[in-house]
Amino acid sequence: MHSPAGCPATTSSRAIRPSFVPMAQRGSRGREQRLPSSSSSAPDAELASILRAEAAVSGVSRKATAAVSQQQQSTRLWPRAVLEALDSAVASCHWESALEIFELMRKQRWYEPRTRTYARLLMMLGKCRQPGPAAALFRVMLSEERLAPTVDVYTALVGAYGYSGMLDEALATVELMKGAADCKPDEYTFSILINCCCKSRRFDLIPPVLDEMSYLGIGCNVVIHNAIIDGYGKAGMLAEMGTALCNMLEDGDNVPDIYTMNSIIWAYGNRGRVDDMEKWYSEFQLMGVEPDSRTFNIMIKSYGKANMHEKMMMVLKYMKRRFFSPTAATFNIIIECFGRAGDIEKMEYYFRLMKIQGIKPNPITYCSLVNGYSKAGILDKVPAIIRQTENTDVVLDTPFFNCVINAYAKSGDIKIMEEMLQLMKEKKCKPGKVIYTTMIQAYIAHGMDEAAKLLEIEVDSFGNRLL
DNA sequence: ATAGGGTTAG
Repeated sequence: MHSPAGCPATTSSRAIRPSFVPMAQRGSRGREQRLPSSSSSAPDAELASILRAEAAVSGVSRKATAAVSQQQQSTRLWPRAVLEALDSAVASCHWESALEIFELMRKQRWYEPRTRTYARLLMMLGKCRQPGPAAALFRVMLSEERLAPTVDVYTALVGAYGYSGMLDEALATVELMKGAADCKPDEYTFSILINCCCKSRRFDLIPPVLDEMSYLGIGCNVVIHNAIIDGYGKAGMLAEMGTALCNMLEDGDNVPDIYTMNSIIWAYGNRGRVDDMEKWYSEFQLMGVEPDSRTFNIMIKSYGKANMHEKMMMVLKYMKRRFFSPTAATFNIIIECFGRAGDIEKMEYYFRLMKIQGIKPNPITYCSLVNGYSKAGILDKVPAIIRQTENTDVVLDTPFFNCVINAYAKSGDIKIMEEMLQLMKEKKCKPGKVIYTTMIQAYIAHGMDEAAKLLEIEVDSFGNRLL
C-alpha cells in the first residue's frame, strides 16, 4: 500500500550505502560527493551547489544560496550559513536537500551532535513519509554519534513509521521506549500515534492504545481528543465521531476548542449535511467557541460543494463585516467552486478580486483556474495563465503541471500535452507517476498504443525512484 | 503535537 520509498532500509542496503542520503541523490550528484579533506572553501562550494539545485526546484532557498555564495572565501561565518540552510530545507520539507546538508555539516570541525537536530530531521522525514531514511538516520545517531535517544527523538521515529502506515513498526517503537531509560512515552508520543492510526484508518487500534495510555497513567488531552474526532470525521464515521465528542465533553478536564469545532464542521459540511453543520456552528458558539477564518473557509467550501452559491457569498460578506480577512485559501475555494460550476465569469472575477485585495495567488489558485477553463472547454486561456506566473515569484510545481497535462489529456490535445511535459521539465518540476498514468491513458484513448507502450517502458525504467 | 485550497480513477 505504501510507496516503495516507504520501506525501511534493510541491512544489506545499509552495508553498501553507509549514509542516510538516498541512493538516487548520491548517484545524480556523484561528482560532488568526494570532499577534499583539508580545503576549507570547498565545502562551501559544495553546499552552495546543493542549494542552487534546491533553489532551482523550489525557489525557497534563494536567501540561503545567496548567503553561502557570498561567503565562498570566508570560513568564519559558515556554521551559521549551514545551519540556516538546514533550517530552510527542513522548514520547506525538502528532505533530500536537508539530509545532504546535514551530512555535510557532520563533516565540519565545529560540528557537535545534538539530539534536537535528529529529532527535527526525523520529524521532517515523518512528514515527508520517508520511513526508510528515518530508520537509517536513527541508526546513524545511535551507532556513529553514540547519542542516547530522547523522548522527542523516539516520538519523531514513531511518526516517521506511523505516517507511512507502518503501524506495527510505530507500535514497536513505543514498546522500545518503555524499555529505554528516561524515554517513557508521553502525551506527545501518544498524540502522534493516535493521529497516525486515524490517518491510516486503523480505528481498531484506538481503543487498545487508549487502554495502554490509562494503564501508563497518561490522560487523554485536548489534542488527542481532537485527533480522534477529526479522524472519524474525515473517514465519514459520523456516529463514532459523535461518541468521541461525547467522550470529550464527559471528560471534565477537556473543553472543546476551535480545532474541535472545525473538525466537526468539516465532517458534516463535506458530506453535504449543511443543516447539521449550521446546527453545530451555533452549538459551538453556545459552548463559548468562536469561529475563525478556517471555520468560514470550511463552510464556504461546503456550501460550494452543495451548490448553495448564495450562502457561500453570505459567509464571505459576514467575514468582511466581522473583519476576518479572506485568505488565499478562501479565494482558492471560491475560484475552484465557480470553475467547477462552469461559471468562468465569476471565476475570473474572484481571481481579479484576489489580486486587487493584495492576496497572492499560489500554484493551487492557478490549478483551479486551469481546471475551470478545462471544464468550460477553453484551454486556449491556459498558456496565458502560465505566462502570467512568469512575472511573479510564484513557482509552479508538479501538481500544477499534473493539472495542466490532465486538462490537455482530456481534451485530446496530445501534442500540447507533450509540450507541457517538456515545459515542466524545463521548470525543474519532476513528473511523477500521476502524470505518466494520465498521459498513458490519453495515448490509449487516442489509439496511440505505440506511444503508450514507450512511456510505460520509461516509467518502468524509473522503478522505485518515481513517487 | 490537532483544524482550511490542488494532481490520478472510479
